[in-house]
Order: sequence, then structure tokens, then C-alpha cells
Amino acid sequence: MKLTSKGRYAVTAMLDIALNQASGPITLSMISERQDISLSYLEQIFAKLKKSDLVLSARGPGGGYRLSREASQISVSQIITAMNENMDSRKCKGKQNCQGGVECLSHELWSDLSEMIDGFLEHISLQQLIDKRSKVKEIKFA
Amino acid sequence: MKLTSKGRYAVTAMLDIALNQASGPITLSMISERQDISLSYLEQIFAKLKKSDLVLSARGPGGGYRLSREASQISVSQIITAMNENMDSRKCKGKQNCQGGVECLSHELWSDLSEMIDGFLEHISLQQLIDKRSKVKEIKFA
DNA sequence: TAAATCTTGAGTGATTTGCTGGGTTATTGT
DNA sequence: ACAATAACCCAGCAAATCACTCAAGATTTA
Repeated sequence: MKLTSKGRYAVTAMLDIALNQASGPITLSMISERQDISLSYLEQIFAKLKKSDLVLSARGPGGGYRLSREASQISVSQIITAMNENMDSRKCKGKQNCQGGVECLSHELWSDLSEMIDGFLEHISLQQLIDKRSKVKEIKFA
Repeated sequence: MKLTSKGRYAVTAMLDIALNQASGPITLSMISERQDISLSYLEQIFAKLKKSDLVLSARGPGGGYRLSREASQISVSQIITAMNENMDSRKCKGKQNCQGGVECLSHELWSDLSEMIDGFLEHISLQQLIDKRSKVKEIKFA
């Protein structure tokens, strides 16, 4: 789980589509103007979004991008994960004496935390971000 | 809220101290060996950790670092925030027609999300990571 | 055919990453 | 006093990543 500005751009772009796709497919030019993200950078981002089946594309005039499914069925976690396809999480490579011993504990704890963050973002969909702005802030922990 | 490998290193190092400081201050050399992080990089990281008052240092023989307070009083959020001191979050700079209009909505939604992630990590302390490994995985959402 | 749009790829300056290497202070034990 | 230990400090540096530009196709619509 990595949370960079690239992921932010991706979520922003997906939100833009969710908010505007009622009137038809959204072109990258529109997103570029509205969200102030360069066209070519959007192209890179959407190549990954499409690879992960989060958007559908249509070429030619009148074409553009649409969400591949309802906004309620797309989680923030899925979008961010799509950006870091080459996940590292190499655990203990490069260290010989790290076979489940105490040295490795911190690594395991970190990957637990990473899973927790991922699980948290898995519960937040685009639709939730849009609809329940005030509500979603009140998420509490057991 | 930015979640990079630097933050991971910092959390790992803090966990290492929490797990080992019973026998006295922990030197960076020890962390370097145990966690396989270069000494100089640790120095950079601990400069920030100290600046944020998350650790105490003692020089000379027998010196090293200790947590500035109990592990239960140090949240993951605090550690990660200490790494990205120069937080950007520039919202809508560089765009004229973005004065609370529809164009800005995605930005607001993202910063809501960012707050949510931060709030989530604020609820997770080093001690929780260590103690309640199985328990903490069962955090549920309202 | 012409225009719109996605698709692909090469390249680029700026920044960050993670590290090397050199020091300087402050503290401790002998 | 002296030497060893350790935190501190700083300059640089290759590699990676970031965010972007530019250019050229490929596909669809009108």
C-alpha cells in the first residue's frame, strides 16, 4: 500500500468521471481542464486504470471514458492499487539471518499495518465519497 | 497524508526501539543491523523523529535512542507525519476559476479522504501493533 | 475522408530515495 | 587527561520516481 500524489490524481480523475458521466463519456481533455492535470499524465494514469478494469474506453468522436461499474462498486483501494502495480513489499530480501526470527517481526508488523490501511480504503467507495460526505467522516472504530 | 517507503522505514525503526528498549537505549547501529537500513539514512530519519519529539537521544557510550513516551501514546500517524514535514496539499493553486465551484469538488473530496486516512492511523499506536496483532485485524467499520 | 479520441512510446528536468564518506560534538569509563 | 562511543552534521551522488512534453499511431464517428 503506497499513497502518493499519483494515487491522488487517479482518485480525483475517477471522481470527476463519476460526477459527470451522466451526460456521456468523459474525455481526458475535459478532465485535464477541470482538474488541472496534464493530458499526457492522465494518459499514463488511465492506461493503468484500464488495465485494472476500472474504466471502459471508447475511441473516436463522442468517445471517452466511463466507469466500468457503479461508483458504489469501485473502492479507493482498487484505484490506488492500480497505480502501484509493481508492489515491492520485499519483506526480508537481502538479509540471510531473517527466517522468521525476531529480526523479521517489524517487517511483519508493517505488513499487518499495510493490510489494515488497505482494508480501510477497501470500505470506501467513490459513491460514498460523493454521497455521504458528512456521514463518512463519522466512521468509528471498534 | 503521504505513505511512502520512508514512512515505512520510520515505523519499522520505531517498532524496533519499542521492542528492544527494555535493556537500555538503542543505537542506530543496532537498528541498522537488525532492520537492514543504512546508518546514514537512519540518521536522516531520526533527525526528523527527534524534531517531532517522538524519540529522546543520549550521546556517548551507552547512549542511543528511546521512545519519548509510552508506545501506546505514539500513533502511526504521528510517525508518518513527521517524515513529510513539508506537506503540500496545495488544493487549487494554479487555477483561477476554482473558487469553491464544482471544479473544486474533487479536490475537497480528496482532502476529506486524506483526513479519514490520517484519522484512521491516528487510532493505531505502536503498542497496538505489537500487542494486539490478531485483535487489531478485526477493526470494523460502522 | 476528416476530425475526434484513445493508445503508445521516447524523452526530460525536477525531485526524492537511499546511500557513502567525511567530519564535529558530547558523554562515558579507564 | 585520554580514548572510545555514540549522537549529530553536511556535502555529495547514483538511481529511481514524478509530472510532464512531444510525437506518432490506431480506431471510431460523421
